Amino acid sequence: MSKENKVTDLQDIISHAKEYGFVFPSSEIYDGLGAVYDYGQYGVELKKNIQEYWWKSMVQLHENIVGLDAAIFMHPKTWKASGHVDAFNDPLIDNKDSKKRYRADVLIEEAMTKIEDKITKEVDKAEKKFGETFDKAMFLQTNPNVLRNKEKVATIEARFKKALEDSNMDELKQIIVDLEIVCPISGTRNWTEVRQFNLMFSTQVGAIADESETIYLRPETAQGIFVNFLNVLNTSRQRIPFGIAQVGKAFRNEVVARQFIFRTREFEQMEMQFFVRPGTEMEWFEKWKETRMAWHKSLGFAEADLKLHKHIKLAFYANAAVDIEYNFPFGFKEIEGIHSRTNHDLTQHQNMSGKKLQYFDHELNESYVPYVVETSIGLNRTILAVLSNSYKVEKLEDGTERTVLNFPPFLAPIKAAILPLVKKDGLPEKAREIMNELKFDHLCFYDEKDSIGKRYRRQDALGTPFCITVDHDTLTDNKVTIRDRDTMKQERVDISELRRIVGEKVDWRKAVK
RNA sequence: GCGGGAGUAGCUCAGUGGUAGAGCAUCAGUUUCCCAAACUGAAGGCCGCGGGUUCGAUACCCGUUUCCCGCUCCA
Repeated sequence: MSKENKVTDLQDIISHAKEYGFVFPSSEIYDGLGAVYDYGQYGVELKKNIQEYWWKSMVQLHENIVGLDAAIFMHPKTWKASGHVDAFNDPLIDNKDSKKRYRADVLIEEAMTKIEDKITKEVDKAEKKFGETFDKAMFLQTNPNVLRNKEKVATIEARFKKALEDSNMDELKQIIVDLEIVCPISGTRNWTEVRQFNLMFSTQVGAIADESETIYLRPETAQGIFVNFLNVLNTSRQRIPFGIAQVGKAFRNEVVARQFIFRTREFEQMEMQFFVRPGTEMEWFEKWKETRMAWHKSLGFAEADLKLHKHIKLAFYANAAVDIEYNFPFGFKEIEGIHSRTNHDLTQHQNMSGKKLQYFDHELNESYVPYVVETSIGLNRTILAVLSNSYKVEKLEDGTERTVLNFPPFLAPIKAAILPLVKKDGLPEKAREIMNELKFDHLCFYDEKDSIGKRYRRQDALGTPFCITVDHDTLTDNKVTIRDRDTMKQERVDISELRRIVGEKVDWRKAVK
C-alpha cells in the first residue's frame, strides 16, 4: 500500500494487463480498433467479480432494491424524453491557433447578439440626442444604420436556421467565415471545419432503412429503469423508498476516447435509481454518498486515493451531484457519480408517454412523481482502478523484484493455485485430488511446470491470493502449505480443512464487515 | 479534432542504407528443488500499413493507422 510502490505509469499497467491476459486491444490482428478493448481470461473473471460484488452489495443486501436487465435498444421517444436527442447533438468547431473548441451555433448566436447590441446602442444614442421628442418606433423603421443591421441579423438568422435544419455543416462554417468571427482567445479566424458530433450511436431496426426506424444504442442505462418504473412498482410489492439496480452496456460516441479502458465508446455501467418522496431527496443523497464511498473503500482503495468532487455546475435536471474520484495514474478522475435527479426523468416520460408515472403514498394520502437519487458507477473504470491500485513492483529483502497484483481476495480471478512441489513421486496425483475437490468452490489453477519459486511469482503476477503446495510430507501427514501472496508466509494445514480455510479467506463478507 | 511522442518476437527493448538481435516469457526434454535455479533443444518477425527516394529501405522522406501525453469534450 505504500506510495513508493505505486506505479504512476499507465503504460506499465497496460503492458501487464495484456501480458497476463487481463485486457487485450480489440481485433488486434487487424491493428486494433481505436479505444475498444477485450477482456481476457483473467480480466473477465475480475470484471465478473467486481460486478457480482456490486450486485450483492446493492440488491442482495438491500431488501428495498431490486434488479433489472433492460434491453440496449429502446423506443426512440425515450431519448426525446430524456433530452439526449437534443443535448447530445452539437455542431463543433476548433480554432487552430488557440486549440479551443466551440459550439458553432453558440458562436453564431453570439455574433448575432453583438449586431443586435449595435442596434440598441444606436437607439440609445438617438434617444439622448432627441430627448422627449424621440419616436423609437419611427427611428427603428427609418434609421439607415439600424435598418442595415436589422437586415443583416435577419439574413443571418434565416441562413442559420436553414443550416441547422439541414444539418449543413459547410454552411455553418461559411456563416462563421462571412461574419468574420474571431476566436476570443487567439483572436484569429483560423478555424477547422464544423463537425456534427452525435454522441449517440444509431442503427436501423428492420430490413428496410426508414427514418422512422432509426433507433439508438442507449447512451446510459438509467432510462431503462425509468421506463420500467411502473412495471416494477406493480409487480415487486415495493413501497417508496425503493431502488432498481441494473448492470449493462451503454454507448457514447465520444469525441475523444482515451486512457486505456477509462473512457471507451462502449462501456458498462452499474446503476441504481432510488425512488424517494419529494423533499427527502437530500437525505437520501447524503446517505448514498456515504454508502457508496464505503463500498469503494472496501475494494482496498486507500482513503487518500479517494475523493469526493462536488459539482458546482449542475446538469439541468439535477439539484445535487457529487463524483467519487479515484487517484488513477493520470490523476483523480470520476469512477462513480451520485446525482439527485429530482422528478425530471419520470415527469418527462410521463409527459411523452401519457402514462401516469406516479406513486400513491398511503401515509400522505396523495399521489406524486417520485424523486430520484442515482448512483452510477463505471464498471470498466472500476476495473482500471482496482488494477492500478493492485499493481505493485516490490523490492524484496534479497534484492530481487517481484510484480504482484494484490487484489482483495474476493476480487481475485484465481483464488488458489495448487502446486506439487515436484513433478514426480506421486505429488502431482495428490495435488490433482485437491484440485478436483476445490474447483467446485473456486476458480483454481493447477501448475506443475518450472520451479516452485517461479510458479509462486507467476501467481503473484496474476493476483492469486493463495498457493497450496503439496510436498513429500503431504503423502504421509495429509497436510499442505498455504502460501499467502502478500506476506509470502506459509502455513501448514490439514487437507480436510482446506475448503473451510480458503472459503473464509475469499469470502466477500469480510469486505462488507 | 489540434499539438507532442512512440510503433522492431507474447513483454521490455537493442540495432544497421546491404532482406534482424538480447533478456524475460512460451513449448519439449534433463535436473527435483519452498520463492523468477541450471542445462539442451524448439517455436516465434512482410521491423504497424501504404507510397516515394535508391541498384537495394526495418533505417531516409511523405501519407495513413494504432497507442501514450497535453489541450478539448464528458448527463
